[in-house]
Amino acid sequence: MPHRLTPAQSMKLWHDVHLAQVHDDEPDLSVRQMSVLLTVYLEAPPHTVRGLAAKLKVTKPVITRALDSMGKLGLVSRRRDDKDKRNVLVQRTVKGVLYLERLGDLIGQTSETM
Amino acid sequence: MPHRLTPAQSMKLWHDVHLAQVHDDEPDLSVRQMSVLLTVYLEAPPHTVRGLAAKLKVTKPVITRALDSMGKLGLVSRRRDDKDKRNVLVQRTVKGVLYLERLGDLIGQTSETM
DNA sequence: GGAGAATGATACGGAACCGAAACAAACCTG
DNA sequence: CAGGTTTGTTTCGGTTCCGTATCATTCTCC
Repeated sequence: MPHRLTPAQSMKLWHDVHLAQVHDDEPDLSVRQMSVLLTVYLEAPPHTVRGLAAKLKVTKPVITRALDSMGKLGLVSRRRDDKDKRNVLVQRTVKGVLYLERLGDLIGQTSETM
Repeated sequence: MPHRLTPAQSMKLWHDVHLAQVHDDEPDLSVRQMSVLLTVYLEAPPHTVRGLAAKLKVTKPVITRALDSMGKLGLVSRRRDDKDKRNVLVQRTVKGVLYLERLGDLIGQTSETM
């Protein structure tokens, strides 16, 4: 990064991108869902329910529910761990990759207009 | 802005700030609530329910509910328009200013770490 | 002043989410 | 192999949010 965003630039960026999210047709993700999704896609696997809950400092049902709803949207998928069948491994999907690519582009594009 | 954020930088910024939002104690705002809040604070008044609904392209009850919930949190307040008593003018609050100052600082600070 | 338009709030039924607790399945350990 | 631990899901009661439709108040304009 060349230099730190000013508070005014930061708020305008936040505003414009959130507004774009409201305007598009896809359902809005909650802050927690977005955190789960980005963690899964940006950090190194494997990702388990327990690990995500610890990372976000939330309870496990929060992660289960987030995976349910984002799974319905096709943004992530689940697979049992063959090594330890108690674990669930959260997997990336093509749709999830595309979703986040679009988001990254949108943020970058918005940052340019400031 | 010196130059456009890359998609990778954008997603990392989004991730880190969302994670910080999940971690702190204040209740998370929905995407729509955040959009209303930032619109009220960044754009020129007056702000009416109808105007905000048009801006966000959502129905009026969405705005009414967002103002209800953020009003409970003290982030905005409402006042009847004396000139046209059908209108409700959305007002900024000290708490709202502080909330967004903290958000702007957080985003700026996070942008520095990339 | 009365009819219709405009504005914001409310009612309604349905869906999603919350935290806490209980639960089922798989593992571990003595 | 039996008891306890770990992991993820489900259940529970309660809250919030959704979109549509309706309502109450205020204004406009003839």
